[in-house]
Amino acid sequence: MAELVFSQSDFCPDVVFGCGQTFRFHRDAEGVWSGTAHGVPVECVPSGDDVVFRAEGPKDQWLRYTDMDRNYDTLFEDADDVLARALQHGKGLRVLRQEPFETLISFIISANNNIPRISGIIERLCAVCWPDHPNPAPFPSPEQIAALSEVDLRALGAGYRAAYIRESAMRAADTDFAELSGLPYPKVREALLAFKGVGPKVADCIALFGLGKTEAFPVDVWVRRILEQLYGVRGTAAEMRRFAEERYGQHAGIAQQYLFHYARSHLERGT
DNA sequence: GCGCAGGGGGTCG
DNA sequence: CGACCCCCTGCG
Repeated sequence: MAELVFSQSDFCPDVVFGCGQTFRFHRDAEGVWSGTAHGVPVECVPSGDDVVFRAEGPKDQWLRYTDMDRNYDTLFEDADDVLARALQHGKGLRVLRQEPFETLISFIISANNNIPRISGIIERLCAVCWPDHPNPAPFPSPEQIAALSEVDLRALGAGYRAAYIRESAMRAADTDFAELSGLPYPKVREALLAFKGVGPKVADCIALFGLGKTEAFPVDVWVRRILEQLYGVRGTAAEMRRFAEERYGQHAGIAQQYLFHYARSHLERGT
């Protein structure tokens, strides 16, 4: 059993698990977070200023998963005022290095959807693929999901995404994600866009959260609000990505998570 | 209290 | 550009 102790100023579970990068973690009344990753249960227990992260498996794997093997202090040393505020507000945020296939399916489900419903669909998806498995069931393999029919998937509440999930699972069964993650970001993005149900925004989420491409900058409604309201940047998603690339560089995606988290707690809707 | 628009971390045709 | 599953919220 690996047991890692982090300072909450480096890894704050409420922020890490609550900021929407993953949909499989739940918080109990005491503030304990639990979920799964790499096929095993994960538990995160706050204790004072620290947090204890527990899961079966090698320590290195979990240092990588939590992104605690990256130094965040030196990522944005020349941050502008907006980002500096977001960094301060999101202290303890980390961009998890999640598994590619889980990220692919999860973010296909996330499109035009809301978080409670996304979590529910994923939870039921895991449950049907792992009958008799004690909770929390691991995320299914591509083959397990491809074995489900579109009707099965609709019954989970996936709606019109059922066909996308099925087709993408079949394609994923023939995809070497380890090899893919070795390619440069533009190639990765292009490859991801070939999956059904994966458009520009979802492709960038998968590249960032699942394939370690920290320069990927997902432009969603919240990031759009930030760029419009706080930077005065208007235009297409592509123009906003270009702005982010110039402004934040190769870790634009990590900046995006801080901005996203900041936006959701500070900005008004409807612009 | 119920019932019905409105909208949600977009994508496809 | 408009439709799209489904759930949840807000108002009347």
